[in-house]
Amino acid sequence: MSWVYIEELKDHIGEDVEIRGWLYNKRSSGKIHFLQLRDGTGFVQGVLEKSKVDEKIFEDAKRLKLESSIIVYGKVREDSRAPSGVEIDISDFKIVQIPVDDYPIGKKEHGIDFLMEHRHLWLRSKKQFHILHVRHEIIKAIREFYDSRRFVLIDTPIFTGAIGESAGNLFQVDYFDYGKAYLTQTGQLYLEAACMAFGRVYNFGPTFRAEKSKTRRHLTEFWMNEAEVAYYEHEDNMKLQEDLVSYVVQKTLERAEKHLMALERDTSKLEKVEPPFPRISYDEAIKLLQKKGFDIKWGDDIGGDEETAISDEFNKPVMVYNYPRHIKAFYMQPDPQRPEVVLCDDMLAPEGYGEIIGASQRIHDYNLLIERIKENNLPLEAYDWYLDLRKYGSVPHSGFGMGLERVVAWICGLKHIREAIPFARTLYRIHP
RNA sequence: UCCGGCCUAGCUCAACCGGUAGAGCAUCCGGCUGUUAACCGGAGGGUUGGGGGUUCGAGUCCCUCGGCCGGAGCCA
Repeated sequence: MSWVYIEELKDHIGEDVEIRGWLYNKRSSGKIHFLQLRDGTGFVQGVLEKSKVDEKIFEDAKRLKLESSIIVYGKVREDSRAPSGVEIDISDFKIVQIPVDDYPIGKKEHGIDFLMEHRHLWLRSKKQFHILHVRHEIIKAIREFYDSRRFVLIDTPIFTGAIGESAGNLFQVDYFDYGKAYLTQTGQLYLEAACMAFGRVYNFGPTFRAEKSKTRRHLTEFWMNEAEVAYYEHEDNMKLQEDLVSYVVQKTLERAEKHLMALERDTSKLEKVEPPFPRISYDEAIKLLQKKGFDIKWGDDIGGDEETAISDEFNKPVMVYNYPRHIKAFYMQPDPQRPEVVLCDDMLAPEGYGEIIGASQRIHDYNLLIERIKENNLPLEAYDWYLDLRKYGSVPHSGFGMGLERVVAWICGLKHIREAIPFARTLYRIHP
C-alpha cells in the first residue's frame, strides 16, 4: 500500500492507499464512523463500517479525539456526496498519537483573541489552509513576473543604520560596539544602489514599522516587494505596477481557484483586474472627495476613509498620482511642470482594501537631493552612500513597494490583514 | 498617543430597573448504518478579569489596575 497525499486521491480511484494525517472532525452512529481527515494538502472523509472491519478496529475508532494523528489504510472511491468527489473506505488505521488534552479549537465559532492566542493550532483550520495557499500562489506569481522580465533579485538588509524615510517608526536593536541599529522599514535606498548596478532589480522580504497603528490594514512586521529600475520614469513605473498587479491577480485566479471558491470570494471582481488601470491625479481626487462631502482641501493627505471613497468609484485598482511635495518623502522627483507636486503614485485596491502600492520617480540630481535632505532636517552624514549614487553616473530611476499582506487580504476578501500572514505581529501581539 | 467598546462555564454568548447565574458547543455516559458545524437522551462543569467602594443585597452602579477588540493619525 502506498502513501498518497489527499490532493492526489483522484488519480488513485479504486486503489488501496495509505494516508498520513490528522483527524479534524468525527461523526458517528452506532455502526458507522465518518472520519474527517486532513494531511496538509486537502481534506477527505473516511468511512469506517462496523460490518466490514474487525470489531477491534471499529472500537479503536471510538477512542479517537479531534486532531489525533493517524495513518489510515483504505480504498479510494468516487462519491458524488463528498465535496471533494472522493472518499476512503477505511479498512484499517494506525494511531500515531492521541492528543493528551482536548483540542482547544472547537467546531463552533471563536473570538479573535482566542484564535490569535492559538494561532499555532488555528493554522490547521480550513479557512487558514485556503488563505495561506493563496498567499503561496501570490508569492510565486510575484517572483515569476520579475523573472520573466529579467529583473535581478537583490536581497536588501534587515539590519540598517538610521536610514530610511523617517526615524519615528523604526524598531531599535543593540548592535555590538556600533550602538543602535534598526530593523528595515524599506529596502528602497539599497535597491536604488542596486539598480545602478543591475538595471532592473527587486526585493522581497520582511519589513518592520513601529507605527502605533491599530487598524485592519496594519502589521508591525509585514512582507514587502519592492522594485527599482534605472532609466524608468514616472509613466514607465506606473505601467510596471499595473502589469505586476494584473499578472499576480490573473495567475492566482488560475492556480488557486478552488481556494478562492472555498473562501467564498467573488472572483468575478478579480477577473476585471487587467490593464489599463484608471488613473486620477491628486488634484482630481481632492475635487472628487469634496464633491462627495469630505472636509478636505488641496494639500491635505488622503486618509483611509477617503481612499475607500475614491476606490469605490472604480471596479479595478486605481492609481492616484502626483501628490503635493510637502506630504511625501524627501527623495521624490518634483514634476518639472509643477514643482509643488512630485512624480509619485499610490495604487488603491478596490472594495475598500486601501493602498497596496506606494511609488515614485526618485530625485537623480545631486544638488536637489542635498537640498531636500536639509529641508527635511535629515542628517546629511547618514546619506553619504546614497548621495554617492548621484555623484557617479546618476540617471532617472523609479520604483515602488507593494505590501504583500494587503494584496493577500484583497485577493482573498479578508476583513483583516492578520489572517493574511502565518504569524501576525501587531501592536499588542507577539505571541505565539 | 488619542477616542470608543468588551471581559460571565474549556469555547461562543444570555441574564429586564441592582433581587437565588443560564443556553448552545466541547467533555463524560447511553442511543442511532450516510453523517456534512450530524442528530437524540442524561450527567458533571462558575471566586462573573484583579483589587477597592456604594448598598440590606452587585455579573449589573462608582473608582482603579490589567487584558483584548474597533477606529483615528501614519503607512504598504
